[in-house]
Amino acid sequence: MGEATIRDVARKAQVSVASVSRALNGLDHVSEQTRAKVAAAARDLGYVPHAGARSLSLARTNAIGVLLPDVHGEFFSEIVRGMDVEANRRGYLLLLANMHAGSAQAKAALQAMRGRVDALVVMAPHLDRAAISRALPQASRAVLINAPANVRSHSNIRIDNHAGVRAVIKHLKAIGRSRMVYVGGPSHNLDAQERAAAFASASSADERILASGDFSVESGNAAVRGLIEAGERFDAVFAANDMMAIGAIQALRAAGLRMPEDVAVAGFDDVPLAEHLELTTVRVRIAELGARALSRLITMLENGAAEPVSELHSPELVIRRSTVPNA
Amino acid sequence: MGEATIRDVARKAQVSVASVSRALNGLDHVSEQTRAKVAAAARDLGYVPHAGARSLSLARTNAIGVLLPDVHGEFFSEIVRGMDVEANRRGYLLLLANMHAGSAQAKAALQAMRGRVDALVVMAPHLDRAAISRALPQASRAVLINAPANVRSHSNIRIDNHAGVRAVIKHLKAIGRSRMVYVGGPSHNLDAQERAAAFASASSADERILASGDFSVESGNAAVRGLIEAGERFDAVFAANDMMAIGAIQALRAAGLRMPEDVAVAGFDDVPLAEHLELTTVRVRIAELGARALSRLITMLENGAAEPVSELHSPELVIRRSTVPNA
DNA sequence: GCGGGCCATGTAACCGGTTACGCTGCCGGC
DNA sequence: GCCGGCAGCGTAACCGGTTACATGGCCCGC
Repeated sequence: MGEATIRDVARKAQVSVASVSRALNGLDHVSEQTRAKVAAAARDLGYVPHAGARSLSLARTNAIGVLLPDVHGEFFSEIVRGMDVEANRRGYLLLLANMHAGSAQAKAALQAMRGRVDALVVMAPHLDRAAISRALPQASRAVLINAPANVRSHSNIRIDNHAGVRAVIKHLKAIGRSRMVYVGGPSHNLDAQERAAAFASASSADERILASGDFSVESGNAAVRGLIEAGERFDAVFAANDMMAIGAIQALRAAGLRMPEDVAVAGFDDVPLAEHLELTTVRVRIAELGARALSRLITMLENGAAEPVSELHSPELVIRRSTVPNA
Repeated sequence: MGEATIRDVARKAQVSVASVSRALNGLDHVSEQTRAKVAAAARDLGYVPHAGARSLSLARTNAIGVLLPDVHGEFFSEIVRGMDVEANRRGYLLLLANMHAGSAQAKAALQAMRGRVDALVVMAPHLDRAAISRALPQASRAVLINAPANVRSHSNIRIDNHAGVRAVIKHLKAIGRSRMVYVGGPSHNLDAQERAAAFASASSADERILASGDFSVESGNAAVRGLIEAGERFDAVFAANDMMAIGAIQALRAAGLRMPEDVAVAGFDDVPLAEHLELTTVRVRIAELGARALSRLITMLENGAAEPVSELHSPELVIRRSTVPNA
């Protein structure tokens, strides 16, 4: 025995389905008496409108689809949290799908969303421009997050990695550091690529030492330990993310080097732990990025189409004791 | 101009909608010729089936609703990730909703899910038994996570906090510790309550010192610093979560105490950082908890109803150097 | 040669809502 | 007293799929 439908309510209240619909949705042209009868019948039957059917006839779902790659941990969680908050605030639900594998799965996920969502937020660092414009619906129904900068077909909200890196380098130079180690992230990661490129273009060959890791604490530790053991001299370490910076700090401490006096350390992301470790870093408000993407999308939906816009989120430099003693 | 519908495809392929449906769903009783015509027409029109309409007529959505409280960070993300992986594996989508405020919002979220999902995963530590059985659909369509143990109306998947705490205490005693500090979590948190109760029942008054924090690093640091300054003697610290354990370690280090020789430290949760800090802790596989909940739900859906089951997830003690020097 | 059965296909009802449109009855203005 | 307008309500079409049932053609066995 299934749940009650609007026709059951209509029968019980002795009115037509149209009146039930009007009454429950608070529309005009319904007498107070009818309204009351309907409300009573609905309550008695425990009637809950069938959102699926409603969407079908309204051609509107009040849901936003979110397509994410297989990101682990912090980033994934924060971005979803930000979207969730904003969705909740504006009365939308989030339909989540991950695409672990290649574009075949992405396509399947996209298809599964058809008719269940009003629009999409897609985070697809590994899809190229052609794939994106082929698979996605019109521009007004989708927003990309951290897609390659050259995508122009859809709105694209990105982190300004260049600005963040430049800010760190400027800060390190301002405090008199002249020989910086840069610990890069995994080369397949778009943010890692952008940060590395920014570092390369904002520093000169004689003031930098390049190392690389995979965004893990251990890889940061290993990279810096290796340089110390190799006898390299440097007065600053800039890791492409906070986790590697934490590893770097461990390595410095193990080698008996003082921070920041001997070596200043900076990271990128401002994970919650960075504050407790007093790590200078670049604050990327990931949740805000997600909230922003969703907000933009909903606004586009409600105000009708608009030109696709590429929006850069400028991160903020947070100076702490890992670079400035009395910060 | 909207997207193509099944009737458009039928018209273009010069067959009936029934044949299109059968062909695209790979059913029998369709000639190869028709199948090909339909496939061609669908491709030409860029036809994507309308999942919403499909669900309506099938009375099946292939989606699972997830209702979460306003949890921040790690826990939220891990549990969603675990569910997502499992959902993906079994061909389901996840519909996410948060209930920030009270039960009014929870009710609204539940209603919004009607007709869009086949079943629900509800994490509702603050809802009591009555509220749960009133608001939720039949038992076979919902699984709870970390609901109070006395809820019997629905399946309930919980972390076995008691077992985890007992394992830690047993371990600490086995390595000869006889005076333990317990740093409890915030009293409104269900896990904190259970862990505190377990600690109280598994230790005796003369071997424990109670302190409390709020699950943050800083609160763990403050609690232990306070005890040291007050001149308390102890040879072990057991924090109700890893974050506070990290704070405790900072405080011990600042006081010049050796770990584990002078004071052994243990936490709870096994956050990623615990491994790098070599912290003995209780591993709670949160993602696995989410995956398990989803898996159970889908199995119930597909095999028809079953008795509601309360499942306890036994966490695992992970011994590291914060308690055993050569671990 | 004829009837039964099966296969391919089409028609139309149905899922559970919304809503255009038509009808009735009442009111007020002339 | 008549008519236009509007409030209240109901009927039925529609959203875009699936599918029960009907139909017609063909093959086969007798």
